[in-house]
Amino acid sequence: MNEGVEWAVHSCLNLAWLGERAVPAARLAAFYELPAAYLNKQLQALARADILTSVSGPRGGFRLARPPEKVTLMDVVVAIDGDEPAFRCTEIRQRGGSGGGDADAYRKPCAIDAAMRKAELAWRRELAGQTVADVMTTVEHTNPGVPDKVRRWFDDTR
Amino acid sequence: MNEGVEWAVHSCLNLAWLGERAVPAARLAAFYELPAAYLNKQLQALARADILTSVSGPRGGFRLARPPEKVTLMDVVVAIDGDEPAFRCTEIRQRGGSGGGDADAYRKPCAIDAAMRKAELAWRRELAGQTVADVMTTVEHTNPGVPDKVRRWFDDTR
DNA sequence: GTTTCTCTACTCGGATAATGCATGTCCGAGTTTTTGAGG
DNA sequence: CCTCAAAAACTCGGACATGCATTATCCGAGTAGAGAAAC
Repeated sequence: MNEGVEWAVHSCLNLAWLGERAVPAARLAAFYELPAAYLNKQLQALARADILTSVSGPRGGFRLARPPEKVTLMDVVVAIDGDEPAFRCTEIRQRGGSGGGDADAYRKPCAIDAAMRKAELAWRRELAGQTVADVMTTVEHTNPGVPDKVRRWFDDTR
Repeated sequence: MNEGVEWAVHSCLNLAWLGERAVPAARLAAFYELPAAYLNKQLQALARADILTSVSGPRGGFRLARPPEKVTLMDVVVAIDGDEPAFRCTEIRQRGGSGGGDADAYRKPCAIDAAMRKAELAWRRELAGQTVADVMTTVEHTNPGVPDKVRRWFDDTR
């Protein structure tokens, strides 16, 4: 999976803690010492997926497009990694020695593809059940000082 | 995900239908018109994982190391793609502005990593619950002629 | 006819190139703020 | 002091290089089997 997914989710959490104001990509990148231009690329993808809204010019940046309860981890993963399944069936059963005879026997879906899709659906369901707000709650429970720490850092280096 | 996974599972099904005898990689590749040397590489990985046993020399090839009820799709995927998780947490929360203060605050696992791991565990559980024998049964139900067709093709082009 | 030895042909196995995608970087379009002059 | 305009600085946005993993390939080590010769 794309490494940018990790950066994107972390950035979403930070943006949620910072509230309404827009934060530039360079600032978000500096917080984790990440390559700024590349993180910008990922945030652009989140904006295209309507997870963030982007504001140009001075005092611009990115902000959450909707409350964190409405942003699932599935949304973020799809925005960064794309919605294509990890296992892509290329229908090799139709090629070579087995492919000649029954043309309509392949109307039924490939059983291997079905099994893989079933597993991937379970993965997607699990990701769709976890929102950014849920992750925020977990962090606030295990590390209560983090939200204030984030706010203070982004205020001090304004 | 690695495309070789698809080839590997199909080959496992065919080997199961063909019974005990060893089948060369070149023959299995010809059945789907796949690059022979590359499929050989994948089958080697399956052999290293004790899913197949390899036999050298004339009348050699690959055969299933154990009955198909004992081979899960998870085994095959791990053998080809490796057992590393799709989402790899690089602990960026410890870098940059947030990393300075509490060294032991990071004893607790990263919440994002936990959420991703939970989804991936569901995926793995689903794959581990499906065996090669299950997929065979599905195919025999939707396409009853396939097993005989496979056996005939591999016998004719001996 | 049986046994044994040699030779051949076939298969896996790992080492070796080529390609595609993820990673990383850069500069231009657009917009807001600022700032300065003029009224 | 207020208004207005122009310029400047800052931000996103997409186009442009680079590195590495997947894809693909090849040749050598080893082995089973066929075949011929000797008994």
